[in-house]
Amino acid sequence: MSLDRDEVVDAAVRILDDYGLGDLSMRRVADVLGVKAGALYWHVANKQSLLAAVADRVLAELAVVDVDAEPHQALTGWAHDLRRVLLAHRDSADLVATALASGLCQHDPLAGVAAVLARHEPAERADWGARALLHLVLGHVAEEQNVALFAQLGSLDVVPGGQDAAFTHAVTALVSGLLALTTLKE
Amino acid sequence: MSLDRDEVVDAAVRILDDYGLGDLSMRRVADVLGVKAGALYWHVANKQSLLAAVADRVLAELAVVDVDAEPHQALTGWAHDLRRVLLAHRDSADLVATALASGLCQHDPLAGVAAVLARHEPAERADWGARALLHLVLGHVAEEQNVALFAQLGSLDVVPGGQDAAFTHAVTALVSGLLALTTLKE
DNA sequence: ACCTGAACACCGTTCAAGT
DNA sequence: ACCTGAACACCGTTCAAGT
Repeated sequence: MSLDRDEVVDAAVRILDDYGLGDLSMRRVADVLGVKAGALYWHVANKQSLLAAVADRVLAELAVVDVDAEPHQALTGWAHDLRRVLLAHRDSADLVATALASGLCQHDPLAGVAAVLARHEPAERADWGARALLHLVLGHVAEEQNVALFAQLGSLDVVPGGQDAAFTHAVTALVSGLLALTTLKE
Repeated sequence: MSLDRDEVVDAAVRILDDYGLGDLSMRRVADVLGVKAGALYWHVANKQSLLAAVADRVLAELAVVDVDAEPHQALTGWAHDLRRVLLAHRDSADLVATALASGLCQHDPLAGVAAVLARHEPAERADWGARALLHLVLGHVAEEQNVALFAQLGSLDVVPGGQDAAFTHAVTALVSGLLALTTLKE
């Protein structure tokens, strides 16, 4: 039985979860699969697209957004859900951020929230708002995960965790501001 | 005349600006300085702390925040200034984000904005708000720079640039939301 | 079709030895 | 004090050759 693209991505996700992005090398993925590194390139174009596939796996865990829900609840709910999914996979915020920018991801995590905002303002502004929320969440979780990383490496003497209140405050502020600007415009 | 720590950082900044973070290796820095890679470790503990020093150079270009200015103007002004500084150095958003999390930076870019907010709410909430704004800016500029990176690598057919309106909208929304929440509390 | 072996051009870091 | 030479243990990627 030969290898499969999904198995390659599976192995990559496992390494990410267990050892972090720094240990996610092509050679390590190959080792886990009992194969030589060169073999991976039959199933995957390069490391960059493998990482995009990993990011897609993470984003696939997102709950679907109810477009007809109350906007404030829909937006804050999505932000919290995104943070939950990211915190479930080590170093995933940096990974997802670069993967999304690479244009190699299948998933578009913005679609749902942009649709919610688009019910109250022009599509372009809705997109801006959705991306702002995405950036805030990615930036926030990236800091959480990087602090955890450096704390584990011993180069930092800060106790990670306990960012729930800070995150909630940040998201509440941005969502309130976004919705306030829409009602002004419509 | 022997090497100097500042010269090492200078060379690193130059490589970052001209070739990007992917080409910023210890060996490359050494080459630019006409020295062998091992020599750098006399002036710098490791690559991580060199990157932190580079991040400090970038952050040093920030204008000082007028704590007594009108809050909305002070916060949005700082956000735009931070974006200006980041866009002046290739790939700097990712660099600064991880360097700040590493705890090896001298600079604390939050101090000014946190002080502004602290005039209207408790210190902890002011810190949350300042960090939210920092994360939004870092996330936004990171996307801009990563898209530019992948576009240059040919793996993306999107034209970079033209994000001023999106950024302004995002910052305005967050700052409005943050200040609205403070007045509710005080 | 799918994988190995082996190479190419790189990394960060250490450290004896030189001056 | 400051640097070289040389090594160690890695990288991503390619590609002839095997099956």
